[in-house]
Amino acid sequence: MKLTFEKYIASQGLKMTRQRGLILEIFLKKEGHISPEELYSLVRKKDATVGRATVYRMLKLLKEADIAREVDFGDGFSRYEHKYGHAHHDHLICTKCGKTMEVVDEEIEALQEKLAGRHGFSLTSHEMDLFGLCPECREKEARVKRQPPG
Amino acid sequence: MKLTFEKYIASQGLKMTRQRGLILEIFLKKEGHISPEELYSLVRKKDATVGRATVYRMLKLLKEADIAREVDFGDGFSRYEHKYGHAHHDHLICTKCGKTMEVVDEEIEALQEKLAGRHGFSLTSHEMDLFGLCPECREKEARVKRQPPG
DNA sequence: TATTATCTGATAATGATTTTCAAAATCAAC
DNA sequence: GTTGATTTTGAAAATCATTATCAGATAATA
Ligand SMILES: [Mn+2]
Ligand SMILES: [Mn+2]
Ligand SMILES: [Zn+2]
Ligand SMILES: [Zn+2]
Repeated sequence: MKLTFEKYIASQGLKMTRQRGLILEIFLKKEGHISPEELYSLVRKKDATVGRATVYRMLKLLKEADIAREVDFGDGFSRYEHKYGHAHHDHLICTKCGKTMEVVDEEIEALQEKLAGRHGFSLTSHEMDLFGLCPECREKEARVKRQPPG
Repeated sequence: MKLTFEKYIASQGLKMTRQRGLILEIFLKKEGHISPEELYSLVRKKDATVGRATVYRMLKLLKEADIAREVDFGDGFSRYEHKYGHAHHDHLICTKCGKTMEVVDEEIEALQEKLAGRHGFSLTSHEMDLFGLCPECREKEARVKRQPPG
């Protein structure tokens, strides 16, 4: 992954820097979704001189290098995830506690292609977000119904 | 639809105003997706005294009244569509020209429920956006390949 | 018509992201 | 290793969609 990035950087006539190395390293360590601000704060713990703009710039580069994917749950915040060990997937999102699960359903994926084909579209990507209550929040909700809070 | 809104307004102890009536009327006339700015500019054509904030406030009310749905294609702009004659649907989006198509696949809808169920989630909503090239843009692309631009 | 809560538009504020810019760092060529 | 062209950086300012503020206007109700 580090190599992938260095290859990309070189191919674009860009330069490798201490900051880029650090941000990449921390980004790859983080499993799941991370916001620019969260990444910035993790980076600052290791090197408090790194600027916020550099983190944003790096995230853009990581997307271009196909190392990162931007995910958008429509809540006005952007988040990123790295692709190392994370093939394409969709998301189950709990609207109560915010927990997310990564899921894939091959049958759905195939039907998406067929659906697009019926309308003459050739697909390049998709985003599918399923919103609802996670098992824990469902349980909590059921408990409340049984014994309403006084 | 007008009645639905008036009923909602009343139920909340709110008031009907000239501005709200005008914005609603124009919003309902617009088929497809519309941005707050676009709606604002259409409204201003009829009444240049209406403020931008009122349009934003109205869009929020329309969502609450279940008359409007907010759609988000992850490009940083929010858009709205009214539900009159537009039951739930997903979107095919052309990444070249921006055209969108509304589509539904009942098989996919059913599989989404099953997928969620397997993970203990109960679904309340979902958003599925399929990105790719529309028929026209595919055709254009094919033409270019046949005869590269000099 | 009088009362009172809600609305409105102008304006300022917000907050995430981007841009600007001068100083610093990289890297290929000496 | 030094040089020098080019890119990068961090701080600060700018951007831009959206939201909050607030004093005056307006709607609903009696
Ligand atoms: Mn994910
Ligand atoms: Mn639509
Ligand atoms: Zn939950
Ligand atoms: Zn197209």
